[in-house]
Amino acid sequence: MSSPCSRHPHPHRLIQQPLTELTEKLRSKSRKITAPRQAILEVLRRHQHPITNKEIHAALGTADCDLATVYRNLHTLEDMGMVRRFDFGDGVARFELLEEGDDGHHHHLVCTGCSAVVEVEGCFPTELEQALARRHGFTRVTHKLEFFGLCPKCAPAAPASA
Amino acid sequence: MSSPCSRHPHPHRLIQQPLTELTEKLRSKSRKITAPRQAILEVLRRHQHPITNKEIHAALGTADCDLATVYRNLHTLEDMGMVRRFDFGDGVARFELLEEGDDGHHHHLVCTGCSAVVEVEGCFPTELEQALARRHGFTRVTHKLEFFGLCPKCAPAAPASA
DNA sequence: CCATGGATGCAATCGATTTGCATCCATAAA
DNA sequence: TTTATGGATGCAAATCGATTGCATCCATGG
Repeated sequence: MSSPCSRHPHPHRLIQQPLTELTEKLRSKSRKITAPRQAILEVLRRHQHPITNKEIHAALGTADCDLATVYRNLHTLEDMGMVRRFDFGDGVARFELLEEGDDGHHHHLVCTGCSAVVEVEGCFPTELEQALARRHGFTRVTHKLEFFGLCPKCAPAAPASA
Repeated sequence: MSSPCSRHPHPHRLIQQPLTELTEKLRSKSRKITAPRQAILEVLRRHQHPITNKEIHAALGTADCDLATVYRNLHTLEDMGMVRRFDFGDGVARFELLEEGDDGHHHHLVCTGCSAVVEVEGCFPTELEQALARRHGFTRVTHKLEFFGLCPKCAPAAPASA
């Protein structure tokens, strides 16, 4: 649940954007500022790692709303560029709130044991991506990259191939 | 449906393993050599890019079998290390038949327009993966990486940001 | 040829996500 | 402030990929 690493720079995930600033962004795109929407944004603001629709729904507490509303709002927020969708390969979408101006492109290191998540700094294959694009004549190339492994806590007692 | 690139080396995907060799592998692990299983292997052998369960099922032709059987067999083949599962992020699993001794770890460049697939040679982030593992104390680290973009055929008429 | 356990067909089920629809309400206009 | 209006929500049904229970079948070893 908590990140095994806490002393390396992960500027991404320190969302300190006040809620008002977020709702203002909604207003500017003529989206209504509803209770569910504010509550969802609050939940996203409090989480520094990607969370699922269900987790968001569960975290709403008092400001409960329908699960379908959570789904719909995350689509809206994604379309508005306020959150970014991540895919950890388990068939469940996860979202992170984006800082103003950040496109949110980054990667994660996920523990296959306890699901602990480490935000990974830097985007490695960018240059290679360019080369790849050029070689095959592709344009607008991006990539999805996530790392998986066992965190220290979940490391097996007798390390087989550590 | 066809790869936009055909003159660069993609040794991976030239499965010339005869069917008998494949079924032999089944036999060696005391799996029964059934008609559906052979037909599925034949389909996989004929495809050089990852295909979905549904696509495999559709390609069976005469040797038709239940879709559930396709799903079950791909799990079996995956467990046996004969196929590798890929995730293009669209919520549908895709599989590639593996060459003997190959763990199948590689990546793809997928056209978001027509779904054309290019097999990508080499595995870029391996070294960084090591560093990442070390830095965070993770063990047994792997990664999933896929590239997405627009192939030449699907390139927009007026390239906005080519 | 027989026995047996894996494999298959079929239908039901599941989990994530989407959608139709009636109602509601945030917001702009009067 | 009142109004009307279209977006937002709740609820339930529907989708979709994938899985599973169960009875039957058949590939394989003896």
